[in-house]
Amino acid sequence: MLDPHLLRTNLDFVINGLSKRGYKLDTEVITELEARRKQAQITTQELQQERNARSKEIGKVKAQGGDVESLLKQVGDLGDRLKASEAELEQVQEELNYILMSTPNIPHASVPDGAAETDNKEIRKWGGLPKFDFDPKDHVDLGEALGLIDFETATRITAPRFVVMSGAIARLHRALIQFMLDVHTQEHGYTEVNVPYMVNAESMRGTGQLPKFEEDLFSIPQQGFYLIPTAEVPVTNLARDQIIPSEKMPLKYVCHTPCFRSEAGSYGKDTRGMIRQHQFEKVELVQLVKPQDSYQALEELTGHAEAILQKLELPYRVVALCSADLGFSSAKTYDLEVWLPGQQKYREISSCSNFEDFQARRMKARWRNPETGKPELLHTLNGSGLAVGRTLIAIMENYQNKDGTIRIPAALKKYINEFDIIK
RNA sequence: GGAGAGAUGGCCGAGUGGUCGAAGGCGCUCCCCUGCUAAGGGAGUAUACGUCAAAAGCGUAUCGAGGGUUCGAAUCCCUCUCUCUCCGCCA
Repeated sequence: MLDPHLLRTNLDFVINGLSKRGYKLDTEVITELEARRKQAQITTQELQQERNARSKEIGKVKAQGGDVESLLKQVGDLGDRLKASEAELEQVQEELNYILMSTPNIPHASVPDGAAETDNKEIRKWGGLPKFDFDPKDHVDLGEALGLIDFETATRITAPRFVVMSGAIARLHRALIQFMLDVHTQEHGYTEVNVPYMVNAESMRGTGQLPKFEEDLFSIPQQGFYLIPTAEVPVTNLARDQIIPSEKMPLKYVCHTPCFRSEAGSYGKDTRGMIRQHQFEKVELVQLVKPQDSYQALEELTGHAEAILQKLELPYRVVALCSADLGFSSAKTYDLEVWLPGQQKYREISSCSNFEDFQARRMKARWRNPETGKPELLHTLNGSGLAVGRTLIAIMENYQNKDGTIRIPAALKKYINEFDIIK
């Protein structure tokens, strides 16, 4: 959520920032609502003040044994007027709040301007592309030939966009999770957490999935729960309504969870293979930091995700998302894209973002600033470290042999040691 | 699932309709006193919002949450959430 104060005092800045995303703020409606809010709030508070004063007076007179009849008469219709005024205020605030909760974050000054995905800016490249003396297959052909990846069965059990993995592939998938968690906890200083995979609506509002993106979520209406689309939701919400002592900052969490996405609006996109699934697994990095540290933290967090690709010796590039491609809550995002020989393309495998105080304001996540002694909004960041399924297919495609077998990256030997090769 | 008890400020804890944002204690901060790492005295010590260019000030709200009764609610009524104890059930 944007700072309501900023809207009141520096509307032009907000309009400008949002226009970089191609988002047009309805200033007329906001200005009108804001005027109504101000009037309603002043009126309400004045009426409340009067009520309080009169009631006190009645109390005093009664305590002295006086007659309060005439005083009671004077109060008259105060109650009704107050109720009406309170109702108006509540309604205006609800409308304003909905607009505010549905307005995206303002891009950071360092975000490249752009109108579409194609304006994203490549920051750096790592690793040489693998050379094959044969036509490299994609992970679907490889996995089905091995008999270890089965989309048809998953469709029979559930629906398209699900998968059944078995044997060595299922094991490689699990090994990747262990490997990533170990690297982030042992080398990058993250604390491993295990969290609920279903959350309530309040948590979804906190990180920004609600109220605007309900159609992207799987929900359990009976209990009012939602399946998490990413561990970002439960892990960031660990700080919801909390005041973190300054000496505990920064908080760095790593968390493995399944992720559930309805993929509404992506019909026909990536229908082949495991690229885009309704259910996939991810190891997520989340940081809660002091505001002054958040851009430094974004670089570090991105580096932590990159470290996994480097250890696995998978070629990738880092891309700064342009203003138009930025996610709703993000102020700045780096995507990590891994090379997939089966597609001859770089594909997203991690997305690392700084949300500044956008999420923190929604969820009242604060820290106590020792300089002021006051609770202040903290900054939240997260990034995939990494998407497990996409890492799996990157290994399959980059480490494939001519005969359809797959080598295991050296970094994984410790986790999957009886396999040097998948056949 | 059944029965009961409870939820007050950083912590403990008083307060059952009136001048209560809330006694008292602890903790913390500052000052004074004290020649010795003790004791004593004093002051201060929540959050959000509004008004204001801003600060001060003033105002409003907040005693688990929401609703109600009332001129007036921490206090009465209703609903919900959570915690604890006992019983049942189950992993």
